[in-house]
Amino acid sequence: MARDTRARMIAAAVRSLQHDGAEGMSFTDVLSASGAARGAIYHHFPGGKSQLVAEAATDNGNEVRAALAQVPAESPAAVVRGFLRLIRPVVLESASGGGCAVAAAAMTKSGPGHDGPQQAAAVAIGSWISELAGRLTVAGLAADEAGELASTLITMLEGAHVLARATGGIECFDQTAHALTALAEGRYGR
Amino acid sequence: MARDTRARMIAAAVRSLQHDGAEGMSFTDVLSASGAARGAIYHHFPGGKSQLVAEAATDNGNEVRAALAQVPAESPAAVVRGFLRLIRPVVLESASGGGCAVAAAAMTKSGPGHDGPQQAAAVAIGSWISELAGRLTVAGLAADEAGELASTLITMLEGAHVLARATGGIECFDQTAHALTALAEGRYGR
DNA sequence: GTCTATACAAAGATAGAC
DNA sequence: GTCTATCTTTGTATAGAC
Repeated sequence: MARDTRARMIAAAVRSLQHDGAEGMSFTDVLSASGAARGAIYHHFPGGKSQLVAEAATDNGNEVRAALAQVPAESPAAVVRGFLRLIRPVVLESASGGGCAVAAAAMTKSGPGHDGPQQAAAVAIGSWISELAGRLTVAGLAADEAGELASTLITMLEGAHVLARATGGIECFDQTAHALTALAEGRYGR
Repeated sequence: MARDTRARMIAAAVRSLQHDGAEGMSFTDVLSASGAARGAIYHHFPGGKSQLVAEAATDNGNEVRAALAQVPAESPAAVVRGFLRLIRPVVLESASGGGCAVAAAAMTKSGPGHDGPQQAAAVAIGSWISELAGRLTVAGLAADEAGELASTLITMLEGAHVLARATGGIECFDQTAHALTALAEGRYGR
């Protein structure tokens, strides 16, 4: 049950991170959600909260990256459309209290010995951009164009989370999605 | 000194919100940064932390809106370029520990009697989009096109804050800015 | 209106039995 | 490896003198 407990704690931390943010997440929440005992935290995560947040961000980051690897790559515009279709339900959850665990880790208070969360977030986001850029090159784009478009899409994803959370709706996402689809189709064809 | 103290507390709250997020912000920080006394918090903000966060978000939101009202509107593409030039230094601050106070308010834990911060954030963001859409209509765009482009720009602004904070750099912003400039110029001319 | 002092709760972090 | 119990710090919130 060792790895199970650890995995459940990380999963609970991801949910707590999405809903409450890094500073809003408490061990009390994580423990009651995962069913673990209080002392288990420091057994599995000697680095304390920083380590738990960092590992949760890494874990969630890998999950998202794996999903991104699946978007169809027949054309650059198809990658954009596939990406938007993939993330729409995720952004929708942000409209009702959800959020992005990696973004929450990025917003952590930084301090000496506590830079794990930011670094984990940086790695995760970098991996998303790489993955998406890779799909775009498969679709035929040159490396610099692929990088630029991939950065744009991930930037828009994170912004959409914020706006959805703030406004309680997903209208802004749909408008932005429409604009970016037009951008890709206009530049590279359908 | 009454309004001065209040104003200094709000200003300190904005900075604290940017740097530490809503849950990471503490009265201790705000008080020491503003030079106010402990009891002054509940004298000026009977609603406690929720009220302070909400007012800080509103205040910062109005400031940003006023800045947006100044972007030149000779053409839609000029609005986009002016917007990007305006926000670049702000995003740059996010790369080294800064952030968006309104976004921080939007990420607050929501609960009964504590929905002030989210509402303030929603109003602020809505006002930014309106203001920007207004500039775009002045520049000649139809209402629906202006709204879509304005939403896209604000979405990318908030996303850029997140990526800058996470990666510690502003490369992603510059790439996204380039892509959006191309979008506007391609659709509506220079 | 502003200050000092303090109550009360919740957080993170440890110790040690099992 | 897992649990219970507890320490210490920090945070929000209040009371009351000036």
